[in-house]
Amino acid sequence: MFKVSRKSEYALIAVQHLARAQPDRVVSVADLAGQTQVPSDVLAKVLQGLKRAGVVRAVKGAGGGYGLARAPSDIRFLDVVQPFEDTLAVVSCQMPSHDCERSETCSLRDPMAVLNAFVLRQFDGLTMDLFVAPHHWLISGGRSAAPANDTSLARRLRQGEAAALR
Amino acid sequence: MFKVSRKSEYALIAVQHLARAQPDRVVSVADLAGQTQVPSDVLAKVLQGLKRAGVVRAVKGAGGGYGLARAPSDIRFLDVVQPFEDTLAVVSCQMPSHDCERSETCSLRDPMAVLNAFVLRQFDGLTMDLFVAPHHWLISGGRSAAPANDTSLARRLRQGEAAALR
DNA sequence: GAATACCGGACTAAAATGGTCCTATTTGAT
DNA sequence: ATCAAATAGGACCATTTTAGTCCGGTATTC
Ligand code: SF4
Ligand code: SF4
Repeated sequence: MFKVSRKSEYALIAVQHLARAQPDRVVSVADLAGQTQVPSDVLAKVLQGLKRAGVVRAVKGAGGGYGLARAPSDIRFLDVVQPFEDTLAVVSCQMPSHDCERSETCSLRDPMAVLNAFVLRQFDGLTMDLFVAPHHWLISGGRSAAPANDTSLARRLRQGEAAALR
Repeated sequence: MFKVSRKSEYALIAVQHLARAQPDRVVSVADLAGQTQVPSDVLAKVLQGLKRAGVVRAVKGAGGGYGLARAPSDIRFLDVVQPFEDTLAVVSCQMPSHDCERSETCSLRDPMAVLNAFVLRQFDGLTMDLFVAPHHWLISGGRSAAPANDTSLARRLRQGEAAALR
C-alpha cells in the first residue's frame, strides 16, 4: 500500500523542476528529460497527462514546451498524482466505481470509510510548494505563508521533521 | 496509491471476527470462511501469514482453529497488513531494499522521506480495537482508554468522524 | 486409525505496470 | 514554401504483481 506509481513520481519530479524555471518560460520534454534522467518517452506521456489534468500548460511547435499552469502553492499533491493512479482510496468500495460485491455485508467497510476519508483529507492540504528545492523547510524551519486550509501533515512537513529522516 | 491488497483486507476482516469471539476459544478456517464469505483457501493462507507474523495463534488437529495472539488493542493495523504488502513505503527508495538507481541524484527523495515517515507514524498508532464492531465510536463518541502513543489519526478515528462518511 | 484441521509449496489466469515505438499535427524559423 | 522542432496520442509489448486454486503433508482429537 501507500506506494505511488512510477509515473506519479515522474510527474512530481516534473512539476518540481518546472517550478524552478521562470514562470513565463516553457521547457521542452527533451530538455526536462536531460535534467531529470527520466526516459523522455515516458516523461512525454506524463506531461500530457498533467496537461489534461490542468496542472501544466503546453506550447506546441518549435520553441514550445511545458510550464506550470499556476503557482506551486496552488497545486495540490493529489492533483499531480491523480491522473496516474487508478485508485486513490484505501479500499475498493470507497472509489467512485465501488466494485466490491461484498460491500453490503462487509463489517470492515464503515471503519475503512473513516480511515479513507482521513487519509485523503491529510493529503488534500499538501501543496507542491513544499517539494521544490532547496528544502530550507526541511533543515531549518523556513517559514512561508501558511495557507488557510492547513492540515497536520502539511504543517508537519513545513516545520521540517528532521528527526523523521532517522 | 493507498489501496491495500485483497489479502490484507481479508486479514483485517479475519482479525475483526476473531476479536469478537471468546478470547480463549479458537475458530476454524471453514467456520470463519462461512461467516465472512471469503474463499476458504485464500483465508487459510492469510491466517497462516498472520500466524507467522505473531498476530494470531493456531491450534492444530480436530477441534482446532485460530484465535488472536493478544488483545485487539495491542495489535497494530500495520501488524495485520504488513505480511501481505510488499511495500509499506510511499516511494521505492524508502524501503529496506531501496532499489532505485536514481536515488542519488533525485531531488524528490528527501521530501518524500519526510512524507513517508509521517504516513508511517500516523498508521503506527492505529490499533485493531478501533475496527471491531459495533462501531459505537463511529456514531456516538464512545470513549475507551486512550493509549499512550496516541496519534492524530487514531484520535480522529476514536472520536468518530461521522462527517467523514459524507 | 480415522476424521479434523492447520501447514505450505507449486501452479495458473488475469490484471496492472513500465516502457517502447510509430504517426499525426502544430508551429516557428529559414 | 519547406523543414525542423516539439506536443498529441494511440498501439503495442515485456515483466511483474495479484488473486486464486490445488494438492500432499503433519499434528491432534476421539
Ligand atoms: S466492502 Fe469490505 S471487502 Fe469490499 S472493498 Fe470495502 S472493505 Fe474491502
Ligand atoms: S530516489 Fe526519487 S525516483 Fe527513486 S524511488 Fe526515491 S523518490 Fe522515487
